[in-house]
Amino acid sequence: MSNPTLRQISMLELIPRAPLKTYSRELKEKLSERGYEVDERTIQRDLVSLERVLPLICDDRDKPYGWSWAETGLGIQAPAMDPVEALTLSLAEQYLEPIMPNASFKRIGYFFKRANSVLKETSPRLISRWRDRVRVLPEMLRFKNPILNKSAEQALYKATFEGLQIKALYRKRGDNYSSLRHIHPLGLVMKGSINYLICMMNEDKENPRYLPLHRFERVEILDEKICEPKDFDLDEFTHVNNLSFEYSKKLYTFKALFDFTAAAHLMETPLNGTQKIKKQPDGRLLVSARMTDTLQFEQWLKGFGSDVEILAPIELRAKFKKLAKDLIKKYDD
Amino acid sequence: MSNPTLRQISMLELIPRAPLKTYSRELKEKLSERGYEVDERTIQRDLVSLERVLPLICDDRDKPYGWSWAETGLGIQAPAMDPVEALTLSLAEQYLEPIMPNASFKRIGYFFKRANSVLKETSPRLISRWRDRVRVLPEMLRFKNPILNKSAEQALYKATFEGLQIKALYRKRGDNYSSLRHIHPLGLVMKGSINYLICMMNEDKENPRYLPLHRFERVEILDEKICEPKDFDLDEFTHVNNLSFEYSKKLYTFKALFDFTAAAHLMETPLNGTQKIKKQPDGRLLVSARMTDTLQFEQWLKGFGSDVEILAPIELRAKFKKLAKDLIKKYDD
DNA sequence: TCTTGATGCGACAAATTTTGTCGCTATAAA
DNA sequence: TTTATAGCGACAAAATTTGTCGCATCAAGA
Repeated sequence: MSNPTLRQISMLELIPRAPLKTYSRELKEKLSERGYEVDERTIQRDLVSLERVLPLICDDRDKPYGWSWAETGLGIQAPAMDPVEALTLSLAEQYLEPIMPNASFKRIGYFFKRANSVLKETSPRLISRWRDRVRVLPEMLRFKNPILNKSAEQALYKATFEGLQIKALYRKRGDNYSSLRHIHPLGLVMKGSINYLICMMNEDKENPRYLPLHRFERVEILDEKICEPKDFDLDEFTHVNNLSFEYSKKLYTFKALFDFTAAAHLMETPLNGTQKIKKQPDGRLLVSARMTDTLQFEQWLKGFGSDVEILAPIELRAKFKKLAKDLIKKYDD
Repeated sequence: MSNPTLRQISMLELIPRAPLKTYSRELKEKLSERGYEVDERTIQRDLVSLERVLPLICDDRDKPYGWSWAETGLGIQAPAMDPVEALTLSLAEQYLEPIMPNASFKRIGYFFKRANSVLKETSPRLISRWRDRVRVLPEMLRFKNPILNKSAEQALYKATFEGLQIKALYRKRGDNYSSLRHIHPLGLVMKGSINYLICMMNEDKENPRYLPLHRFERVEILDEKICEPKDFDLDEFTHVNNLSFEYSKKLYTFKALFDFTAAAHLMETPLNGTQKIKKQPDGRLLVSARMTDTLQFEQWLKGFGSDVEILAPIELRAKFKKLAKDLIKKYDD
């Protein structure tokens, strides 16, 4: 275990990106954990010699000197990224950019930067072509993202991850003042453009709540661990509170007649595995499937307007009947 | 330029992941390009010594031996990924998994694997907690993905990227046979669960088409470059064919009264920068905004059912009036 | 079957690098 | 002023690296 190459590679893998830093002392210990027993002096020498050729930064304002990778440097990556991999990452970037929390997206920008630099190197002309030729389109209407307080956001992530209590300034919907709350974070749910903190409040230690992150104004992480309600189940909670619609328990057999052109895509992208389609003599499509009873599904159906006629379940048909009457009332000048 | 560490690191960065491979000869040349002039024998020795400690694979069935990184190995990554970065990547994974083409997602699985392994190392208990505590929920109804022919998919990507013509077996919607086509790929559009190839056909050299990838059965890349129509603009094409709704040109001033609870979220996630909201005496919300005239927007509005009353533009109001009448007709038993 | 060429690999010795140690210096805290 | 903590230059022994050469192996072709 005295190969200088391996030791130096391990060392480079232990150095963080600026503004974090590490010290020769720390490196010596961590390397010794990994089986490299060397003098601290050797590590110092290694660092200096690597600094000459790699984007390493030595903060020598204080002693001991602090070492880190330059924030903008690409670092080392092996195995080599092949062009198709790089292309795929560049595609992933396009998928993520509109839907991921902004602060998070920026944090992993390095990866996409590397992918793009690989593309630039291997095929400098083609990269711009790829950008010209590939589009990831939004599937649905996109709303403007709510404005998040970045430091609050990061603190909420951290507290959730580490299971620590927080004190936070929270502004209720509609209120234009905020109040101080003592909160036990239980989980995070990201849904569309809104992210929610699932948590317990000190005022009500029975019922978890969900609070949109953008209503937090300041967050202070406390040293105490959170108290969790017994048998808390995040999936059940999101279901009960209609945040999710994946884990619903109420199932029904859905049947409806769709206009052919409006629903033709269901033949290729079925609602789920149970879906069946029959073309009717009048050209319409009879679609049936076992579905969970969710708001989203109803909204989707309503979106078809008069291009769909619900047949079953009768409760749903009744809802549409009522909808027809309500609409007539609204637009009956 | 005779530092063995640097040379070996560079060499490791040049070795691809299995099943690709490289040869000592190739490595010698590429290293010499980078300023490391060494004997091929030295490279052989380096490879053998690194193989003992890194997940390198030597394919010695043929000569010259082929070297690659083990497909499952983690390789080298510097600078170190800090836990928050790793967490963010793990989050990105959750975002991407349901929406990205499956074959693509698998190709970049390594990155997420690495992130997860960093988490496991630095905080083995917390990683499972993170999985327990964070959910990325679908914003809307998710359909089943169409079944794609993986090799065809990859070939279409490649041909689009490199601007090469293809011959392909394509099955028209509704047909149960496929036919051979000569195609000039112009671009790719991913929208929801369906990805489209934008292309010219040899039969019709005037009008580009868009073909869903899942209808391709076999793809053969030809050696000839594609012919592009003059002034082809992917964004314009997607707009004209109603694939996109971002670049629409028809703008109108939209006005409607929403039920308070149904549309309260618009106060925090506005439609766009031009949106204005006024609370009415009857509790409803008067929402107005400059909007582009798109199908998606109409569908979204219809999804509100009778919780919205369109005021302007009058053409849209008329549409809803007609919708009301059509619905009455449908459900008038 | 015999060449021929390409490649891998062991051996060797010279050149170079690496490494632990020690002592000096600079700096900041006590 | 003292003391403790780093950093750093120097040094020499130890270890590694490296180019070179020659031999072995293997497959393709004559």
